[in-house]
Formats: sequence, C-alpha cells, structure tokens
Amino acid sequence: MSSGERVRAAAVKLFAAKGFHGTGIRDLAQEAELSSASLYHYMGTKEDLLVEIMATSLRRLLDAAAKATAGAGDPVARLRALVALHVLAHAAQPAETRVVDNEVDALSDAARARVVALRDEYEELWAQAIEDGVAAGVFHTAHPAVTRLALLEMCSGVARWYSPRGPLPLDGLARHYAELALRALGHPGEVAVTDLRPCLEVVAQVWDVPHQKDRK
Amino acid sequence: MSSGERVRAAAVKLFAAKGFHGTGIRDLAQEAELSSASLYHYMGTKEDLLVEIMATSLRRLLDAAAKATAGAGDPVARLRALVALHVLAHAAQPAETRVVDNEVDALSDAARARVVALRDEYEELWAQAIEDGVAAGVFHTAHPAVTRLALLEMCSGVARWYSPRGPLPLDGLARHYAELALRALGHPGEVAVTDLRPCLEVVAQVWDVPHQKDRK
Amino acid sequence: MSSGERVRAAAVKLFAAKGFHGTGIRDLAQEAELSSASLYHYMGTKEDLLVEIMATSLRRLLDAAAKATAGAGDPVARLRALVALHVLAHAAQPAETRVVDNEVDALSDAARARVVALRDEYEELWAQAIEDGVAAGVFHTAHPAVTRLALLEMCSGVARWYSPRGPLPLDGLARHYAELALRALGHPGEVAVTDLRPCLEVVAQVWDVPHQKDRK
Amino acid sequence: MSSGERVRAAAVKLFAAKGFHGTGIRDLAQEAELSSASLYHYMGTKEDLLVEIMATSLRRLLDAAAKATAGAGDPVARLRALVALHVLAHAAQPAETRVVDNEVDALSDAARARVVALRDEYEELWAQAIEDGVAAGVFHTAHPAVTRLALLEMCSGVARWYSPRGPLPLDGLARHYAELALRALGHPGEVAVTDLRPCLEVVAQVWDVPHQKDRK
DNA sequence: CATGAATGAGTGTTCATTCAT
DNA sequence: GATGAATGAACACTCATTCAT
Repeated sequence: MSSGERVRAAAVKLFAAKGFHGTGIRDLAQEAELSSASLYHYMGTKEDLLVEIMATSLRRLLDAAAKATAGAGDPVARLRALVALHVLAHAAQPAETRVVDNEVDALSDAARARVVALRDEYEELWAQAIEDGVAAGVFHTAHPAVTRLALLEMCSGVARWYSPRGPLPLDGLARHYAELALRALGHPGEVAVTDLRPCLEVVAQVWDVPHQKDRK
Repeated sequence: MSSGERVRAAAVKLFAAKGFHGTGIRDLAQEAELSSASLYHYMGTKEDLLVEIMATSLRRLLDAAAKATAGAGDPVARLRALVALHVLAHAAQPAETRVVDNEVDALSDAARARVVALRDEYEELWAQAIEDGVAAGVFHTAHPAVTRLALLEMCSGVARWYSPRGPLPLDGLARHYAELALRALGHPGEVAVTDLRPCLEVVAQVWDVPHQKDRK
Repeated sequence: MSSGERVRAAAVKLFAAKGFHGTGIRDLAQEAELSSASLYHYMGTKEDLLVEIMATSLRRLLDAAAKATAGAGDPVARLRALVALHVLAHAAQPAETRVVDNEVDALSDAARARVVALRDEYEELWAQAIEDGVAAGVFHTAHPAVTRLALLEMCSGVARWYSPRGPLPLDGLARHYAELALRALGHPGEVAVTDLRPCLEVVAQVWDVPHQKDRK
Repeated sequence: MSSGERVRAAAVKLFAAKGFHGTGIRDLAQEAELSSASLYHYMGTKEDLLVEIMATSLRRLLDAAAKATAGAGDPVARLRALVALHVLAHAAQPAETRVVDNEVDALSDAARARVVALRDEYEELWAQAIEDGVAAGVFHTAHPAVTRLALLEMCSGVARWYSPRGPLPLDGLARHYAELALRALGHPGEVAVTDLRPCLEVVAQVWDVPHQKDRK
C-alpha cells in the first residue's frame, strides 16, 4: 500500500471512528505512519480529503446501483437490487459509508452541495423504483416518499452494527433486508439467493469483496 | 428561560447541528448569550454537558416506553407502541435524539458505558416484544435481532429528515411507521389512530408536545 | 502600561525592527510579556494589528499636518511646516513611521487600499503647497511631482538613521531639512527657529514629545 | 536564460516585491519554473541567495561609482556623477536596489557586517565629495553628514516609484536629481546633458541599460 | 451571578531543507 | 540536472478551562 493510499485509508478509518472534527491531523499522520507535514504531499486540506472520500464513495455506489438495476423493468427486481446493494455496500464498507452518512454537516457549503447532489441522484433511483411499483400495483404505501426514507435509513443502519464475524453472512443479510423492504412495501414473499446473484457480482467487482464471507 | 436552561438548549441545538467536536465552548456561549466563563456556572466540563443531555434524553425515552407498554400483554400492541413512541420522540425532539444517536463516539469510556447501558435497557424492550411476538406466532422473522436493529434504525432516521412543517402530521407519521414495522414483521394490517392515543398522550406529557401538529 | 498597550508597543517595535513577516506571534508575545494565546484578547489577527498601527499613525500625521498648515496662505510657510513636521514625526517616532513606510506590501489588498488612501491624502498637502509655490513664483522646479517625491523620500529617510542621542537636536534637524527642501525648490535662505515654533508645538501635543531633546 | 539565472531573477523580483521573509522557497521555485528541491542546485540557503544579491549589487554600484568619479578632481563633478549614477541605478534596477535598501535587517549578523561594510565604502565616496566641496567653498551645508544621508535617501527613493513608462526619461531624471542635490548643497545651476554622458555610459556598461529609454 | 483576563496545549497548515532516485 | 518524498520545527490561531474581581 502506497503512502497516498495509507493516508486515505487512515482518514476513512478515523473519520468513521471519531468523526471529522474528532480526528486531528496528527492522528491521521500517526495512523498513516507519516509525519503530519508529509500528509500534505498526498492531500489538499483536511476537508479536501473528506470530500474526496465522500464523493468517491457515493459515486461508486451510484454507479453500482445504476449497473445493478440497468435493464430491469420490473420495479420489484429493481428495488430488491437497490436494497441488496445498499446493504452489502454498508456491510462491506462500513467505514466509508459511515463517513458519507454522518459527516455531511462537517462540509463547507460548496462541498456539501456537491455531495448532496450525488446523494440526491442516488436516492432518485429508489424513488423511481418505488413510484413505478406503486403505479404498477405491486407496492402499496400511503406515503411513498416517507417509505423511501424509512427504508434507506433502515438499510444504512447496517454500517453501524454489522460485523462479518457475526453469524449472518453477507448474502443472508442482503436477503433478509430485501425481504423486510418488500414486506414493508406490501409485497411480501421469499427472496431467493439467485435473485441476488447479479448484485453480489457487482459488489464483488466494485468493492473487491469476495462472494464468500470468508475473508479478513 | 433561565440561563441554565439556555445553556442546555444551546448545547442540544449545536451538538445536533455541528457535532460535539464541531461545537466550541465559544459557540455555546454565544448561543446561550453568556460569556464563555459564565457557562461554567451551569455545567461541569463540556463532556459533562453532553453526558447529561444523552442520559436525560435516554432515560426519558426509556420511562416513556415503559409507561406506554406497561400492562400490555399483546406483543403487537407493545411493538406498535414502541414504534410510535420512538418515532414521535425522534420527530418531536430531533436535536436531542440526534445527539444521543450520533455522539456516542465522543464520550469517554466511562461515560459511554453509562449511556450504552441505558440504550441497551431500552432496546431490550424492543427485543422482548419481538421475541414474544415470534413465540406467539404473530411475528415472523428469520433473524429477530437483525430485524430489531433494522427497525430501530428505520425509526431513528426520522430525526434526520422529518419536519413538522411538511405535509405529514405527527400522528400520521407514527401510524405509517407502525404499519411499516408490523408489515416487516409479517403482521400486516391497518393501524388505527385510536391505537396510538395512549402513546400520543405519553408523548404529550413527557416532551410537552401538543396533540395537534399545529405549533411552531 | 496596560497589556493592550504593551501589545501594540511590542508590535511597533518588532515590526519596525524585523518587518511584519519577520516577526512571529511568539516574538510579539514575549516582547509584550504575555502568552501567545493572550495576545488575542487585545488584537484581531496579526494583520489587523498592523493595519491599526499604520492607519492610526498616518491619521495622526495627517491631522498634525492639517493643523500645522491651517490658515497659512504662504506656500513657503506651508512647505516649511510640512517638512519640519514630517521630519520631526520620523525622528520622534521612527518605529511607527518605518512600519508605515516599509510594510505596505505586507497588507492584503483591502487593507492596503485603506492605507494608501490615507497616504495619498497626506501627500496631496505637499503637492498643493509645491504647486502653489510654483504658481506664485517662489518655487522653481521643472518636475514638481518628481520633486515632491524626492523631498518626501529625503525626509522619511530620517527614521532610518536619526538618533536623539546624536549631536543634532530635533529642532536643529528640522531646520536643516527645511533649508535643504527650500533650497531644492529654488527658494534658498535661512530658516529661523521661530518659524518652526508652531510645528514643534503641534509635535509636542500630537506625539507627546518634549520641546527639548533631553528625554530618555 | 539559464536555470541558475532564473533562480536569481526570481529571488530579486520576489524579495523586492514581498520581502525576504514574505517570500517562500516555493514562491521562488514557482517563479523560476523549477521544483523547490531543484532550487538547491543553484543556491545555498535562502539567506545565501539574499547575501549574494546584495553583495553583487552593491559591489557593482561601488565599482561603477569609482569608475565614474575616477580622475575627477572637481567635487561638483564628482557629486553630480554620484547622484546621477545612484539615481540611474535605482531607476534601472529597482528590484535589486530595493532588496539592498530594505532587507538588511533580514541578514544574520555576519552577513550584515559584510554588506554594511560595502555600503559604508560606497557612502564614503559621497562623504568625500561633499567634504571636499565644502572645503573648496563650492558646497555650503551646516551638517555635511546629515546632508549626505538626506541626499542618499532622496536618491534611493527613486526605486520606490520611478517607472520607465512615465513621462520622464532616465537622463531627464538624472539631471533633475543632480540639480536638486546641487541646489541643496548650495551650489545651484543647470546640469547639462553632456555632463552626464560619462555616467550614462558607465550605467549602460554595468547594467546593460540602453542609452535611450525606449526598451521593454 | 457574571466576566475580563489569562494560559498550556492543541488546531490545521506551511516552513526551509535534505536525500534517494 | 532534476524531483518526489519526506520531515522537524515553526507558523498564525483556537481550544477548553480557570480564577481574581
């Protein structure tokens, strides 16, 4: 791992664990095994580092979601894919996603606008899937926008507690959440592992996570 | 509002908006319209202030939950009450609850232990309701603990986006979330406003929130 | 001397001796016998301190010059007064005037504009006196603007070398420079001490300098 | 222009514009279009660079002055030459001369001693000319040393404002200053352009400045 | 009850300089 | 020659906290 990568990794780890404002430049330096001055060869300001992490992470999620839902006309399949992908991303990359979800307030106005725009673009995929499902009569919900937010928060929460060392493997987690989400949308039924295979493949590509939960 | 109350209110507002580490003692002083030195007449350290806010807030939620579920043998009724109460608390007191949910990492080990113990005690009410519902055959979920966490995150998320100025009043919000939760637990069905009345009353008592959503 | 005054005095001394950029905040703190943090009770930024010194010093000179030339219709008398005043100010307040003369480049654009405006206002008094003298036929110079700049630089230079401990007292210095200036303007002749009395009085008032050179 | 020359030119430009302490090594590198590390192939420390600039510049002025006054027994001619040369040097090389005049305080004690010795040697030429003129009865001044300093400051000031794009060409400037100086010394009279020809030639040789003011 | 004054430790960032490549 | 990488020390400035008044 190069020094530049170590800096980024240190930032992800510490921003996730202690928050942006709770992480000092000297903490980053120590974690990256560099002097605090050397940090500045690999980053602009501390905020630049945060923005880069958030934007990259969000864009990756957005691209993965676009890929995983591409060509799926069925709203149920799309939502299932979105839920699975979101949950897997948050379970596999809890630090990155916690930073994205928790540190928006630490951004300056300009940077926040950029990040929020990406987030909105991503959420629009969810909104569209739910809306289409309601229109198609496969989803039933009195307040689609509220439901969307509820489901997103539910899925994002995974980053706050999931451990790959626990009893539930990644694919089981994804299946369970997909079922919860579809039930909440009034479309109950089992989710088969085969339904998730495309998602798992996208996840494996995008985040370098093995199909099996047997690593690290 | 007394000076002491102004200090606490300032802390809740700013800790919620900018985080504990993102809020300086001078910010608090300005918000409370006091000098920074005077702050220390009303608080111990900055961390003491945070701990007080978190502990008080959690204890209030815990007491309210205990009161709202007391005597209800029916797991469905208990869970409905817990969901409604949690959602209402987060919608009515978004700042307090955001502090509780987001700033645990800012606590020292000793303080964190206290706060986490309270939180665990509260979550145990949820765990018990779900477990009882599963045992009674009214809830169906393959991973009760995971489901519990998913629902808690879903409900806590309300504090991040709900606005009383939006189209959905508090009671409607509570009903909707209760329905989402029960559906997710495999127990679909409408939730009547009358089912929530006891909750709304507890909320009104505990958090000084009017029944009607027509205030500021 | 209060702490605030000590800070200002330290800044004048050190900015004059080592330049704005050559003076660290810790140097100021040491000179003012305060911690570097305490400095910030008495100043805004380091640049604010510089601006305050320059603006105050220039305004004082401008006011003194206006007072010393007020009511004098004779261009010769006005120029004599301006020269004497300028020289006395630079001899009596060498640190302040060196800061004003040398640190303009250290200012931000906005601050520089303010300071330069004051300086221009002051130089206009010189320009007017010279122009009037030329028009009246008492001064003879082919390039009045160049001459004005030459004389100003000549007089400002005093701050770079004059010592009250040297053989030449303040009033002798002023007389000598007044003679040099008038000669350069083609209006030779002795300058009597009585001609300078009004100037010396203004100087004594404005800069708290005794008439006699026998202090400190 | 070689890299080494670019470094020196960058230093002259930036030290003049922002001061020694106000100029960072990175500023120099950028101006010289080199990396900051590469700078150190062409210089010792930042201070060495400053010393080299000052010493070279002063020695060149000193040599030029010696050459321009060599063999001239007439104190008036000598002073006229000194003034013209000084003014021309400051008008033609404003950056170099500003560095020499303003950055003496930035030098370490040892380096300052070297530079001041050169400056003293140069000023001695002025002192000698004035003294000789007074002794010969062609100059009249009550305080020769003060007058010398006054005239030197007057002439050095040219570097702070003269622009070759203004209305006054170099030779006109030199003539005007020579007249001002001789008048101040009680020896009025026109200065003919032919009187300055030797000086202009020395200037052209030493500083690569064309006789005509029509360049750049 | 309230605060101006004060500070040691810490903030994010830049400094001039070195050195292996 | 030229530079990316590296750093200890310093930079201007803010931190949470104390205390005499």
